[in-house]
Amino acid sequence: MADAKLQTHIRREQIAEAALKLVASEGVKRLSIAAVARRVGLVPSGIYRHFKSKDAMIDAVLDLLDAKLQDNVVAARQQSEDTMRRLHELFIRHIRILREGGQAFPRIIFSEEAVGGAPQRKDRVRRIVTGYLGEIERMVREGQQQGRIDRGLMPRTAAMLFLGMIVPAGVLWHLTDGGFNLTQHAGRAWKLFERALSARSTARAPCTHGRRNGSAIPPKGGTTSASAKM
Amino acid sequence: MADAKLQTHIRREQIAEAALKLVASEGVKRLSIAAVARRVGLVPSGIYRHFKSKDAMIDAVLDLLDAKLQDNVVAARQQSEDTMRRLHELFIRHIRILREGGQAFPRIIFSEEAVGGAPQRKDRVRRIVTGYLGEIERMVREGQQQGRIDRGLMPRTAAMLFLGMIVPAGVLWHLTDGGFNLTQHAGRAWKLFERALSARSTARAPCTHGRRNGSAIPPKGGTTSASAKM
DNA sequence: CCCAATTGTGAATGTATAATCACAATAGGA
DNA sequence: TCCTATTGTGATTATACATTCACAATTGGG
Repeated sequence: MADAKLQTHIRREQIAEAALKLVASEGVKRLSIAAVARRVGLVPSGIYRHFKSKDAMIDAVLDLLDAKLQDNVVAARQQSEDTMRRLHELFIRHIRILREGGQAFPRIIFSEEAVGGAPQRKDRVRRIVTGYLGEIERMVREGQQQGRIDRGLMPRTAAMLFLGMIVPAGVLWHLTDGGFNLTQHAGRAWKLFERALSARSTARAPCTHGRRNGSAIPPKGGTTSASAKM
Repeated sequence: MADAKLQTHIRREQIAEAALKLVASEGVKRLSIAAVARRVGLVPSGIYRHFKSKDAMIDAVLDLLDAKLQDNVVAARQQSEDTMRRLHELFIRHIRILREGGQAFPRIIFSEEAVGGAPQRKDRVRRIVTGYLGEIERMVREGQQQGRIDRGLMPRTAAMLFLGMIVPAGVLWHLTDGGFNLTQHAGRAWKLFERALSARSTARAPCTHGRRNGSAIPPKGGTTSASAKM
Protein backbone atom coordinates (compact mmCIF):
# COMPACT_ATOMS: atom_id res chain seq x y z
CA MET A 1 0.00 0.00 0.00
CA ALA A 2 2.72 2.43 0.88
CA ASP A 3 4.57 3.89 -2.09
CA ALA A 4 7.81 3.69 -0.22
CA LYS A 5 9.29 3.47 3.19
CA LEU A 6 9.74 7.04 4.38
CA GLN A 7 11.49 8.53 7.36
CA THR A 8 9.31 9.24 10.31
CA HIS A 9 9.74 13.03 10.25
CA ILE A 10 8.45 13.00 6.67
CA ARG A 11 5.53 10.80 7.59
CA ARG A 12 4.67 12.93 10.59
CA GLU A 13 4.42 15.95 8.35
CA GLN A 14 2.37 14.10 5.76
CA ILE A 15 0.05 12.78 8.40
CA ALA A 16 -0.47 16.13 10.09
CA GLU A 17 -1.19 17.81 6.75
CA ALA A 18 -3.58 15.07 5.74
CA ALA A 19 -5.36 15.28 9.08
CA LEU A 20 -5.70 19.05 8.77
CA LYS A 21 -7.15 18.77 5.29
CA LEU A 22 -9.48 16.06 6.45
CA VAL A 23 -10.81 18.25 9.24
CA ALA A 24 -11.16 21.15 6.82
CA SER A 25 -13.21 19.18 4.32
CA GLU A 26 -15.02 16.59 6.41
CA GLY A 27 -14.99 17.85 9.97
CA VAL A 28 -13.58 16.51 13.18
CA LYS A 29 -15.99 13.67 13.38
CA ARG A 30 -14.48 12.06 10.32
CA LEU A 31 -10.99 12.55 11.60
CA SER A 32 -10.28 8.88 12.09
CA ILE A 33 -6.98 7.08 12.07
CA ALA A 34 -8.24 5.00 9.17
CA ALA A 35 -9.21 8.03 7.07
CA VAL A 36 -5.89 9.74 7.65
CA ALA A 37 -4.00 6.55 6.89
CA ARG A 38 -5.82 6.19 3.60
CA ARG A 39 -4.89 9.72 2.63
CA VAL A 40 -1.19 9.20 3.17
CA GLY A 41 -1.27 5.74 1.62
CA LEU A 42 -0.75 3.75 4.75
CA VAL A 43 -2.64 1.10 6.58
CA PRO A 44 -4.29 2.28 9.82
CA SER A 45 -1.82 0.62 12.11
CA GLY A 46 0.96 2.31 10.18
CA ILE A 47 0.03 5.63 11.75
CA TYR A 48 1.17 4.31 15.08
CA ARG A 49 4.73 4.03 13.81
CA HIS A 50 4.76 7.81 13.77
CA PHE A 51 2.34 8.88 16.46
CA LYS A 52 1.82 7.38 19.86
CA SER A 53 -1.91 7.91 19.67
CA LYS A 54 -4.62 9.82 17.89
CA ASP A 55 -4.25 12.49 20.53
CA ALA A 56 -0.59 12.95 19.66
CA MET A 57 -1.58 13.29 16.03
CA ILE A 58 -4.04 16.04 16.88
CA ASP A 59 -1.27 17.83 18.72
CA ALA A 60 0.69 17.87 15.49
CA VAL A 61 -2.32 19.33 13.69
CA LEU A 62 -2.47 22.10 16.26
CA ASP A 63 1.22 22.77 15.67
CA LEU A 64 0.45 23.15 12.00
CA LEU A 65 -2.38 25.57 12.59
CA ASP A 66 -0.26 27.58 14.96
CA ALA A 67 2.53 27.77 12.41
CA LYS A 68 0.18 28.95 9.69
CA LEU A 69 -1.15 31.76 11.85
CA GLN A 70 2.30 32.85 12.88
CA ASP A 71 3.51 32.78 9.29
CA ASN A 72 0.73 35.16 8.41
CA VAL A 73 1.73 37.52 11.16
CA VAL A 74 5.31 37.58 9.97
CA ALA A 75 4.26 38.06 6.36
CA ALA A 76 1.90 40.88 7.31
CA ARG A 77 4.64 42.65 9.21
CA GLN A 78 6.95 42.43 6.23
CA GLN A 79 4.29 43.79 3.95
CA SER A 80 4.42 47.33 5.19
CA GLU A 81 5.56 49.67 7.90
CA ASP A 82 2.11 51.13 8.25
CA THR A 83 -0.02 49.57 10.96
CA MET A 84 -3.34 49.66 9.20
CA ARG A 85 -1.80 48.13 6.10
CA ARG A 86 -0.30 45.39 8.19
CA LEU A 87 -3.60 44.68 9.82
CA HIS A 88 -5.30 44.69 6.47
CA GLU A 89 -2.75 42.31 5.05
CA LEU A 90 -3.22 39.99 8.00
CA PHE A 91 -6.95 40.22 7.52
CA ILE A 92 -6.70 39.32 3.83
CA ARG A 93 -4.43 36.43 4.59
CA HIS A 94 -6.69 35.11 7.29
CA ILE A 95 -9.63 35.23 4.93
CA ARG A 96 -7.54 33.35 2.42
CA ILE A 97 -6.78 30.63 4.96
CA LEU A 98 -10.51 30.37 5.45
CA ARG A 99 -11.17 29.92 1.76
CA GLU A 100 -8.45 27.39 1.27
CA GLY A 101 -8.35 25.62 4.59
CA GLY A 102 -12.07 25.49 5.10
CA GLN A 103 -13.32 25.57 8.62
CA ALA A 104 -10.47 23.57 10.06
CA PHE A 105 -9.62 26.06 12.74
CA PRO A 106 -13.04 26.70 14.26
CA ARG A 107 -13.94 23.06 13.94
CA ILE A 108 -10.95 22.09 15.99
CA ILE A 109 -11.41 24.94 18.44
CA PHE A 110 -14.92 23.83 19.24
CA SER A 111 -14.35 20.12 19.08
CA GLU A 112 -14.08 17.99 22.14
CA GLU A 113 -11.18 16.21 20.53
CA ALA A 114 -9.27 19.45 20.96
CA VAL A 115 -10.55 21.10 24.08
CA GLY A 116 -11.94 18.11 25.86
CA GLY A 117 -10.06 14.96 26.60
CA ALA A 118 -6.53 15.68 27.69
CA PRO A 119 -6.37 18.44 30.28
CA GLN A 120 -3.44 20.30 28.73
CA ARG A 121 -4.99 20.24 25.29
CA LYS A 122 -7.46 23.01 25.91
CA ASP A 123 -4.65 25.09 27.32
CA ARG A 124 -2.65 24.52 24.18
CA VAL A 125 -5.52 25.79 22.06
CA ARG A 126 -5.92 28.72 24.37
CA ARG A 127 -2.27 29.65 23.98
CA ILE A 128 -2.54 29.53 20.20
CA VAL A 129 -5.55 31.79 20.19
CA THR A 130 -4.25 34.25 22.76
CA GLY A 131 -0.88 34.27 21.03
CA TYR A 132 -2.49 35.28 17.78
CA LEU A 133 -4.62 37.84 19.55
CA GLY A 134 -1.48 39.15 21.21
CA GLU A 135 0.16 39.77 17.86
CA ILE A 136 -2.85 41.69 16.65
CA GLU A 137 -2.89 43.68 19.86
CA ARG A 138 0.72 44.57 19.35
CA MET A 139 -0.05 45.91 15.90
CA VAL A 140 -2.90 47.94 17.32
CA ARG A 141 -0.66 49.35 19.99
CA GLU A 142 1.84 50.40 17.37
CA GLY A 143 -0.95 52.09 15.48
CA GLN A 144 -1.89 53.95 18.62
CA GLN A 145 1.67 55.15 19.04
CA GLN A 146 1.68 56.26 15.44
CA GLY A 147 -1.49 58.15 16.11
CA ARG A 148 -3.37 56.16 13.50
CA ILE A 149 -5.57 54.35 15.95
CA ASP A 150 -7.63 55.86 18.72
CA ARG A 151 -5.58 55.80 21.90
CA GLY A 152 -8.65 55.44 24.04
CA LEU A 153 -9.53 51.90 23.07
CA MET A 154 -8.13 48.70 24.48
CA PRO A 155 -5.91 46.84 22.03
CA ARG A 156 -7.48 43.61 23.15
CA THR A 157 -10.94 44.83 22.26
CA ALA A 158 -9.75 45.87 18.83
CA ALA A 159 -8.04 42.53 18.34
CA MET A 160 -11.21 40.70 19.26
CA LEU A 161 -13.17 42.77 16.79
CA PHE A 162 -10.56 41.88 14.20
CA LEU A 163 -11.42 38.23 14.70
CA GLY A 164 -15.03 39.28 14.75
CA MET A 165 -14.74 40.33 11.13
CA ILE A 166 -13.55 36.86 10.24
CA VAL A 167 -15.25 34.23 12.31
CA PRO A 168 -18.94 34.88 11.59
CA ALA A 169 -18.11 35.41 7.95
CA GLY A 170 -16.45 32.03 7.89
CA VAL A 171 -19.47 30.45 9.48
CA LEU A 172 -21.84 31.88 6.93
CA TRP A 173 -19.52 31.07 4.07
CA HIS A 174 -19.37 27.51 5.27
CA LEU A 175 -23.11 27.19 5.83
CA THR A 176 -23.91 28.49 2.39
CA ASP A 177 -21.32 26.23 0.73
CA GLY A 178 -19.46 29.24 -0.57
CA GLY A 179 -22.61 31.07 -1.62
CA PHE A 180 -21.78 33.90 0.73
CA ASN A 181 -19.42 36.31 -0.96
CA LEU A 182 -16.55 36.27 1.46
CA THR A 183 -14.39 38.69 -0.50
CA GLN A 184 -17.08 41.28 -0.94
CA HIS A 185 -18.02 41.06 2.70
CA ALA A 186 -14.39 41.36 3.74
CA GLY A 187 -14.07 44.67 1.94
CA ARG A 188 -17.13 46.09 3.59
CA ALA A 189 -16.31 44.77 7.03
CA TRP A 190 -12.87 46.27 6.82
CA LYS A 191 -14.32 49.72 6.30
CA LEU A 192 -16.36 49.36 9.44
CA PHE A 193 -13.36 48.11 11.30
CA GLU A 194 -11.28 51.05 10.14
CA ARG A 195 -13.89 53.46 11.27
CA ALA A 196 -14.24 51.80 14.64
CA LEU A 197 -10.51 52.11 15.25
CA SER A 198 -9.83 55.46 13.65
CA ALA A 199 -8.29 58.14 15.77
CA ARG A 200 -10.85 60.87 16.20
CA SER A 201 -9.75 64.01 14.46
CA THR A 202 -12.55 65.94 16.14
CA ALA A 203 -13.31 65.27 19.78
CA ARG A 204 -16.55 63.38 19.52
CA ALA A 205 -17.46 60.15 21.25
CA PRO A 206 -16.61 60.22 24.93
CA CYS A 207 -14.77 56.96 25.06
CA THR A 208 -12.35 57.33 27.95
CA HIS A 209 -13.43 59.50 30.74
CA GLY A 210 -12.39 57.56 33.75
CA ARG A 211 -14.47 54.45 34.24
CA ARG A 212 -12.57 52.00 36.31
CA ASN A 213 -15.09 49.60 37.68
CA GLY A 214 -14.85 47.33 34.69
CA SER A 215 -17.57 44.96 35.66
CA ALA A 216 -20.79 46.12 34.11
CA ILE A 217 -21.65 47.79 30.88
CA PRO A 218 -21.73 51.41 31.84
CA PRO A 219 -25.00 53.13 30.97
CA LYS A 220 -24.47 55.22 27.90
CA GLY A 221 -25.07 58.91 27.70
CA GLY A 222 -27.34 59.08 24.74
CA THR A 223 -27.70 56.35 22.27
CA THR A 224 -27.78 53.10 24.13
CA SER A 225 -29.57 51.03 26.65
CA ALA A 226 -29.88 51.63 30.32
CA SER A 227 -30.79 48.10 31.32
CA ALA A 228 -27.32 46.64 31.48
CA LYS A 229 -27.51 44.80 34.70
CA MET A 230 -26.60 41.35 33.31
CA MET B 1 -35.75 3.91 36.27
CA ALA B 2 -38.32 6.34 34.99
CA ASP B 3 -40.05 8.34 37.69
CA ALA B 4 -43.29 8.06 35.83
CA LYS B 5 -44.79 7.40 32.49
CA LEU B 6 -45.02 10.74 30.75
CA GLN B 7 -46.67 11.86 27.58
CA THR B 8 -44.44 12.00 24.57
CA HIS B 9 -44.65 15.74 24.05
CA ILE B 10 -43.38 16.20 27.59
CA ARG B 11 -40.60 13.73 27.06
CA ARG B 12 -39.59 15.29 23.78
CA GLU B 13 -39.17 18.61 25.51
CA GLN B 14 -37.23 17.08 28.37
CA ILE B 15 -34.99 15.22 26.00
CA ALA B 16 -34.27 18.23 23.80
CA GLU B 17 -33.47 20.36 26.85
CA ALA B 18 -31.24 17.68 28.30
CA ALA B 19 -29.45 17.27 25.00
CA LEU B 20 -28.88 21.01 24.71
CA LYS B 21 -27.45 21.20 28.21
CA LEU B 22 -25.28 18.22 27.52
CA VAL B 23 -23.84 19.85 24.43
CA ALA B 24 -23.30 23.07 26.35
CA SER B 25 -21.40 21.41 29.13
CA GLU B 26 -19.73 18.43 27.50
CA GLY B 27 -19.69 19.10 23.79
CA VAL B 28 -21.18 17.35 20.82
CA LYS B 29 -18.93 14.36 21.10
CA ARG B 30 -20.53 13.35 24.36
CA LEU B 31 -23.99 13.85 23.01
CA SER B 32 -24.93 10.19 23.07
CA ILE B 33 -28.33 8.62 23.36
CA ALA B 34 -27.20 6.94 26.54
CA ALA B 35 -26.04 10.20 28.15
CA VAL B 36 -29.25 11.99 27.29
CA ALA B 37 -31.32 9.07 28.52
CA ARG B 38 -29.53 9.12 31.86
CA ARG B 39 -30.26 12.82 32.25
CA VAL B 40 -33.97 12.44 31.75
CA GLY B 41 -34.13 9.28 33.83
CA LEU B 42 -34.76 6.84 31.04
CA VAL B 43 -33.05 3.81 29.67
CA PRO B 44 -31.31 4.38 26.29
CA SER B 45 -33.88 2.54 24.26
CA GLY B 46 -36.54 4.69 25.85
CA ILE B 47 -35.39 7.66 23.82
CA TYR B 48 -36.60 5.88 20.70
CA ARG B 49 -40.16 6.01 21.97
CA HIS B 50 -39.98 9.76 21.43
CA PHE B 51 -37.50 10.25 18.64
CA LYS B 52 -37.08 8.20 15.52
CA SER B 53 -33.33 8.53 15.64
CA LYS B 54 -30.50 10.52 17.14
CA ASP B 55 -30.74 12.78 14.12
CA ALA B 56 -34.35 13.58 14.88
CA MET B 57 -33.34 14.42 18.42
CA ILE B 58 -30.73 16.87 17.17
CA ASP B 59 -33.40 18.49 15.04
CA ALA B 60 -35.33 19.16 18.21
CA VAL B 61 -32.26 20.71 19.78
CA LEU B 62 -31.96 23.02 16.80
CA ASP B 63 -35.60 23.99 17.25
CA LEU B 64 -34.79 24.91 20.81
CA LEU B 65 -31.83 27.05 19.85
CA ASP B 66 -33.85 28.76 17.17
CA ALA B 67 -36.61 29.52 19.63
CA LYS B 68 -34.17 31.01 22.13
CA LEU B 69 -32.70 33.33 19.55
CA GLN B 70 -36.10 34.44 18.33
CA ASP B 71 -37.29 35.03 21.88
CA ASN B 72 -34.36 37.38 22.35
CA VAL B 73 -35.26 39.28 19.23
CA VAL B 74 -38.82 39.76 20.40
CA ALA B 75 -37.71 40.78 23.87
CA ALA B 76 -35.19 43.25 22.47
CA ARG B 77 -37.84 44.83 20.28
CA GLN B 78 -40.15 45.25 23.24
CA GLN B 79 -37.40 46.83 25.27
CA SER B 80 -37.32 50.12 23.43
CA GLU B 81 -38.36 52.03 20.35
CA ASP B 82 -34.82 53.20 19.79
CA THR B 83 -32.80 51.09 17.37
CA MET B 84 -29.47 51.27 19.12
CA ARG B 85 -31.08 50.40 22.41
CA ARG B 86 -32.74 47.44 20.83
CA LEU B 87 -29.51 46.25 19.35
CA HIS B 88 -27.80 46.74 22.65
CA GLU B 89 -30.46 44.78 24.45
CA LEU B 90 -30.14 41.97 21.95
CA PHE B 91 -26.41 42.06 22.40
CA ILE B 92 -26.67 41.82 26.17
CA ARG B 93 -29.12 38.98 25.90
CA HIS B 94 -26.97 37.09 23.50
CA ILE B 95 -24.00 37.43 25.81
CA ARG B 96 -26.19 36.13 28.59
CA ILE B 97 -27.11 33.08 26.56
CA LEU B 98 -23.42 32.51 26.13
CA ARG B 99 -22.76 32.65 29.86
CA GLU B 100 -25.63 30.40 30.74
CA GLY B 101 -25.85 28.08 27.80
CA GLY B 102 -22.14 27.63 27.33
CA GLN B 103 -20.91 27.07 23.86
CA ALA B 104 -23.85 25.00 22.75
CA PHE B 105 -24.59 27.06 19.69
CA PRO B 106 -21.16 27.25 18.12
CA ARG B 107 -20.46 23.67 19.02
CA ILE B 108 -23.49 22.54 17.15
CA ILE B 109 -22.90 24.92 14.26
CA PHE B 110 -19.45 23.53 13.68
CA SER B 111 -20.24 19.92 14.43
CA GLU B 112 -20.63 17.32 11.78
CA GLU B 113 -23.62 16.02 13.64
CA ALA B 114 -25.33 19.23 12.64
CA VAL B 115 -23.96 20.29 9.31
CA GLY B 116 -22.74 16.96 8.06
CA GLY B 117 -24.81 13.84 7.81
CA ALA B 118 -28.30 14.57 6.61
CA PRO B 119 -28.32 16.88 3.58
CA GLN B 120 -31.16 19.10 4.79
CA ARG B 121 -29.60 19.54 8.21
CA LYS B 122 -26.98 22.01 7.15
CA ASP B 123 -29.68 23.98 5.40
CA ARG B 124 -31.68 24.06 8.59
CA VAL B 125 -28.74 25.50 10.50
CA ARG B 126 -28.18 27.99 7.71
CA ARG B 127 -31.76 29.16 7.94
CA ILE B 128 -31.49 29.66 11.67
CA VAL B 129 -28.35 31.73 11.34
CA THR B 130 -29.53 33.79 8.38
CA GLY B 131 -32.88 34.28 10.07
CA TYR B 132 -31.20 35.73 13.12
CA LEU B 133 -28.94 37.84 10.94
CA GLY B 134 -32.01 39.02 9.07
CA GLU B 135 -33.60 40.28 12.27
CA ILE B 136 -30.47 42.21 13.14
CA GLU B 137 -30.34 43.61 9.62
CA ARG B 138 -33.89 44.78 9.96
CA MET B 139 -33.02 46.65 13.13
CA VAL B 140 -30.07 48.22 11.41
CA ARG B 141 -32.24 49.29 8.52
CA GLU B 142 -34.66 50.91 10.93
CA GLY B 143 -31.76 52.73 12.48
CA GLN B 144 -30.73 53.97 9.10
CA GLN B 145 -34.22 55.28 8.46
CA GLN B 146 -34.16 57.00 11.82
CA GLY B 147 -30.87 58.57 10.83
CA ARG B 148 -29.09 56.94 13.76
CA ILE B 149 -27.02 54.62 11.65
CA ASP B 150 -24.90 55.49 8.67
CA ARG B 151 -26.96 55.01 5.54
CA GLY B 152 -23.92 54.13 3.52
CA LEU B 153 -23.24 50.76 5.08
CA MET B 154 -24.83 47.46 4.25
CA PRO B 155 -27.16 46.17 6.96
CA ARG B 156 -25.77 42.70 6.42
CA THR B 157 -22.25 43.86 7.10
CA ALA B 158 -23.36 45.53 10.29
CA ALA B 159 -25.25 42.44 11.34
CA MET B 160 -22.19 40.30 10.76
CA LEU B 161 -20.12 42.64 12.85
CA PHE B 162 -22.75 42.35 15.55
CA LEU B 163 -22.11 38.63 15.68
CA GLY B 164 -18.43 39.45 15.47
CA MET B 165 -18.65 41.10 18.87
CA ILE B 166 -20.03 37.93 20.33
CA VAL B 167 -18.50 34.86 18.74
CA PRO B 168 -14.79 35.41 19.34
CA ALA B 169 -15.56 36.60 22.84
CA GLY B 170 -17.40 33.36 23.46
CA VAL B 171 -14.48 31.37 22.18
CA LEU B 172 -12.03 33.08 24.47
CA TRP B 173 -14.37 32.91 27.39
CA HIS B 174 -14.72 29.20 26.83
CA LEU B 175 -11.01 28.57 26.34
CA THR B 176 -10.13 30.38 29.52
CA ASP B 177 -12.84 28.60 31.51
CA GLY B 178 -14.51 31.89 32.27
CA GLY B 179 -11.25 33.68 33.01
CA PHE B 180 -11.95 36.13 30.22
CA ASN B 181 -14.15 38.93 31.46
CA LEU B 182 -17.05 38.64 29.09
CA THR B 183 -19.03 41.49 30.59
CA GLN B 184 -16.20 43.95 30.58
CA HIS B 185 -15.30 43.06 27.04
CA ALA B 186 -18.90 43.39 25.95
CA GLY B 187 -19.01 46.97 27.18
CA ARG B 188 -15.88 47.91 25.31
CA ALA B 189 -16.80 46.07 22.14
CA TRP B 190 -20.14 47.81 22.08
CA LYS B 191 -18.49 51.19 22.01
CA LEU B 192 -16.49 50.19 18.97
CA PHE B 193 -19.59 48.82 17.33
CA GLU B 194 -21.47 52.03 17.97
CA ARG B 195 -18.73 54.06 16.45
CA ALA B 196 -18.49 51.83 13.41
CA LEU B 197 -22.20 52.25 12.76
CA SER B 198 -22.68 55.85 13.73
CA ALA B 199 -24.08 58.19 11.15
CA ARG B 200 -21.39 60.63 10.16
CA SER B 201 -22.31 64.13 11.17
CA THR B 202 -19.48 65.46 9.04
CA ALA B 203 -18.97 64.03 5.57
CA ARG B 204 -15.90 61.90 6.05
CA ALA B 205 -15.33 58.37 4.87
CA PRO B 206 -16.31 57.79 1.25
CA CYS B 207 -18.24 54.62 1.71
CA THR B 208 -20.57 54.49 -1.25
CA HIS B 209 -19.31 55.96 -4.40
CA GLY B 210 -20.30 53.47 -7.00
CA ARG B 211 -18.33 50.25 -6.81
CA ARG B 212 -20.26 47.50 -8.36
CA ASN B 213 -17.77 44.79 -9.19
CA GLY B 214 -18.12 43.17 -5.81
CA SER B 215 -15.36 40.67 -6.27
CA ALA B 216 -12.19 42.09 -4.83
CA ILE B 217 -11.42 44.26 -1.90
CA PRO B 218 -11.18 47.67 -3.46
CA PRO B 219 -7.86 49.39 -2.80
CA LYS B 220 -8.34 52.03 -0.20
CA GLY B 221 -7.67 55.68 -0.69
CA GLY B 222 -5.37 56.40 2.16
CA THR B 223 -5.00 54.21 5.13
CA THR B 224 -4.98 50.67 3.93
CA SER B 225 -3.26 48.11 1.83
CA ALA B 226 -2.89 48.06 -1.89
CA SER B 227 -2.16 44.37 -2.22
CA ALA B 228 -5.70 43.09 -2.19
CA LYS B 229 -5.54 40.63 -5.01
CA MET B 230 -6.72 37.60 -3.03
C1' DC C 1 27.28 -8.01 1.72
C1' DC C 2 25.17 -8.49 6.30
C1' DC C 3 22.80 -7.04 10.27
C1' DA C 4 20.03 -4.30 13.08
C1' DA C 5 16.97 -0.62 13.36
C1' DT C 6 13.21 1.39 11.09
C1' DT C 7 8.97 1.28 8.70
C1' DG C 8 4.88 -1.10 6.81
C1' DT C 9 1.14 -4.88 7.04
C1' DG C 10 -2.81 -7.80 8.27
C1' DA C 11 -5.29 -9.82 11.79
C1' DA C 12 -7.27 -9.39 16.14
C1' DT C 13 -9.08 -7.17 20.45
C1' DG C 14 -11.72 -4.16 23.12
C1' DT C 15 -14.83 -0.45 23.60
C1' DA C 16 -18.38 2.87 22.67
C1' DT C 17 -22.57 3.59 20.77
C1' DA C 18 -26.81 3.73 17.60
C1' DA C 19 -30.60 1.03 16.74
C1' DT C 20 -33.99 -3.00 17.14
C1' DC C 21 -37.15 -6.00 19.41
C1' DA C 22 -39.86 -8.76 22.44
C1' DC C 23 -41.88 -8.04 26.60
C1' DA C 24 -43.65 -5.45 30.87
C1' DA C 25 -45.99 -1.71 33.06
C1' DT C 26 -49.19 1.95 32.96
C1' DA C 27 -52.68 5.38 31.58
C1' DG C 28 -57.10 6.69 30.22
C1' DG C 29 -61.32 6.02 27.76
C1' DA C 30 -65.32 2.59 26.93
C1' DT D 1 -63.45 -2.65 35.55
C1' DC D 2 -61.45 -3.99 31.29
C1' DC D 3 -59.00 -3.13 27.05
C1' DT D 4 -55.99 -1.02 24.02
C1' DA D 5 -52.66 2.30 22.88
C1' DT D 6 -48.77 4.37 24.92
C1' DT D 7 -44.56 4.35 27.36
C1' DG D 8 -40.62 2.04 29.66
C1' DT D 9 -37.11 -1.91 30.03
C1' DG D 10 -33.45 -5.30 29.22
C1' DA D 11 -31.17 -7.98 26.09
C1' DT D 12 -29.19 -8.02 21.74
C1' DT D 13 -27.18 -6.76 17.27
C1' DA D 14 -24.34 -4.25 14.19
C1' DT D 15 -20.99 -0.99 13.32
C1' DA D 16 -17.22 2.12 13.69
C1' DC D 17 -13.22 2.99 15.72
C1' DA D 18 -8.61 3.18 18.43
C1' DT D 19 -5.16 0.37 19.64
C1' DT D 20 -1.99 -3.78 19.88
C1' DC D 21 0.92 -7.27 18.10
C1' DA D 22 3.43 -10.64 15.55
C1' DC D 23 5.49 -10.66 11.33
C1' DA D 24 7.36 -8.85 6.72
C1' DA D 25 9.88 -5.63 3.97
C1' DT D 26 13.21 -2.17 3.52
C1' DT D 27 16.86 0.94 4.60
C1' DG D 28 21.45 2.38 5.76
C1' DG D 29 25.69 1.89 8.18
C1' DG D 30 29.66 -1.40 9.26
